[in-house]
Amino acid sequence: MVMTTTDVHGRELRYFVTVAEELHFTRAAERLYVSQPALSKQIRALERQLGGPLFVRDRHGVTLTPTGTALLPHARRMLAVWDEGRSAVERSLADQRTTLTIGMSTSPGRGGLLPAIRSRFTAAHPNANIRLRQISWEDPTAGLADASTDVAFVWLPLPDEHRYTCTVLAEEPRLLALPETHPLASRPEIDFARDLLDEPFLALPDSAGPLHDYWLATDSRGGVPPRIGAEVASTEETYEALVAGLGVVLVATGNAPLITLGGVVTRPVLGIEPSRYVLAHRTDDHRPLPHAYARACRQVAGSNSVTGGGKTA
Amino acid sequence: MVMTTTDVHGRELRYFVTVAEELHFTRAAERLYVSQPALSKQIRALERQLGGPLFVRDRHGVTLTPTGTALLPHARRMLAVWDEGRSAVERSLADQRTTLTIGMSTSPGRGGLLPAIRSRFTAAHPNANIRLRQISWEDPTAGLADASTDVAFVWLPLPDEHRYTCTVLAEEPRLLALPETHPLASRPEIDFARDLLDEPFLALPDSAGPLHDYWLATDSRGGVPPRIGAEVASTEETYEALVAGLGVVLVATGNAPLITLGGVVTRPVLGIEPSRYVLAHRTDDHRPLPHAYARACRQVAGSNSVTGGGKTA
DNA sequence: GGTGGTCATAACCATCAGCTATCACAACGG
DNA sequence: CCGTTGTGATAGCTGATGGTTATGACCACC
Repeated sequence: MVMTTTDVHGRELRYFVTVAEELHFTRAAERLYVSQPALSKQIRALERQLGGPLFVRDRHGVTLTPTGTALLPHARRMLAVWDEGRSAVERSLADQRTTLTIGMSTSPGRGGLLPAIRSRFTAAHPNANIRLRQISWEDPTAGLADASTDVAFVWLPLPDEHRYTCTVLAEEPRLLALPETHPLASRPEIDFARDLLDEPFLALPDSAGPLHDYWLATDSRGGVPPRIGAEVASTEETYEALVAGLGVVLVATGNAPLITLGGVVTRPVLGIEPSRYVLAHRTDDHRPLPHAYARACRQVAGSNSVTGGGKTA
Repeated sequence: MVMTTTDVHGRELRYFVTVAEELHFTRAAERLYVSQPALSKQIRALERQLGGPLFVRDRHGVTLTPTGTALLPHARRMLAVWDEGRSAVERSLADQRTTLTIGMSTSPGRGGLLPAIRSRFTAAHPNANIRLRQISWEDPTAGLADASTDVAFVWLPLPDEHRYTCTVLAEEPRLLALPETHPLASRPEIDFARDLLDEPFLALPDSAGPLHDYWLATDSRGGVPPRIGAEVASTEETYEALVAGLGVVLVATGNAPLITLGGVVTRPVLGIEPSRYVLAHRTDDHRPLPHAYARACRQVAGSNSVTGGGKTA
């Protein structure tokens, strides 16, 4: 069986429409900047593919057959749709050249961190636009993985970490957030291995990859599997789960203010690693805007006495 | 300067949409019945052409970039439009296989000629549909030239006569049609060269080709150019021009009843050739329906004692 | 630390779109 | 009546390209 291809090349339609407009192969060919034989061959190929003639070639000129007349508006529309598609892509690419999309897993906060970076960034790129996007914790890369963001404020560790270049903004101890009514709330500080192994925790979704285990401090549990009280994917969900008593959760020191609104308190925890908050961008992304933003970040981090250090991974 | 082609092949869009649906090159490739490298190459080519990536390839899968997301609906729509176009063509071709479109310059009339042909034709092709189309005299081939009709009742001579195969239905003397108030209306018969050389005539449009001169009987004028009283392109226009006194006109005997309605009379004319009314179809048209209709015509013409003869050119 | 799965790359082959040169044919003009 | 002009079609060639198989790099999972 002969597999007849049902596709069409845009070029064929363009040729067809031009011949239909000129009703003259030679003139159409020069309008199309191709030789007349090339045009003839293309039209014949299209006719062969469709199974019937589109034009009647006559001494006095060329005329459309009914079939050709039937096809013409569709061909025009198809070319128009393709033009729309191309300009949509063009707009999208232009947008990506001029605007920087910043993803964030949690609000950076930390007293003017974002404005400080922004002012340095806009000094280097005064015409660049900035777009901020809050990304669900389902995606630990905060949009970097699917290119929906250009740079992102995220927590280490990241999945596929070599794909991303990170600038550490803060290395902070992790605190325990818990309802103020919780028995442990009376302690001034808490020992992880002694007090928390049986405690139900709020956990990130599985899709968060290594972060899932990281915020459960699985490394510090000595093989004892954690109890999961609920799954949370945003700051708001975390707060609600805390006050509902579904579990306790580790938070970075810098994020504590976001969660200790009412009925929730935080306590220092002994025996777990501090957290590292970073600005990341894709390693294979060489566009100027993300790099400039990362550079601004390094400058701010280096001059920021509150954060642990300005080291760039 | 590099001339970057702005066209796209439908195949590329189909591939793109499939990958976007599967978010998996290998699965998409087998759905498309191509090898995975072929698919990868095509997508890369499309990305290169558009100037930016459409997908992010990741260990965990494939995701659309914002650009890809922007393109996707347009790609889908384009494929849909092409499907519409193809089915429009398909409908047109199917229509042409099952229905016979008959063009006519003037109503065939002549006492049941059309029904007689039709009954023989439908006997041979009971499922065929017949469509009658009145064609302006601008086109002396009554739609054969641009394939808008399959067979046509027309007058000889035709332009590009070798392109058409004709069956003579009637060879009739030409009469003069004129207003009953015209001085010549009192004559029982009229001599063309003696009485009509200075008379204004109704003429066919120039586009009618050889018919233009034929119905002015230019051959019988001995080089004297005809006077044109008006240009007419249909029976109705002719009648109106006659009663308006714009000129006189030659008509075939069989068409006289169409024109002698009120205030118009016909008279025999000496010294001009008779007219030949034929059923024509394109010589290069080998489809069964037109041939069957021509065959039916030959049978009717052969048994018709009124017409001159059933000869096939 | 294989093993299986992903997509990318390489090397090769067939097809095809483009070119130039030419043909077939009709119309026109001397 | 015969060359000239102008039409679209054809032939033969070349470079580009879409397809194949085989293989590579990389990661996840036993």
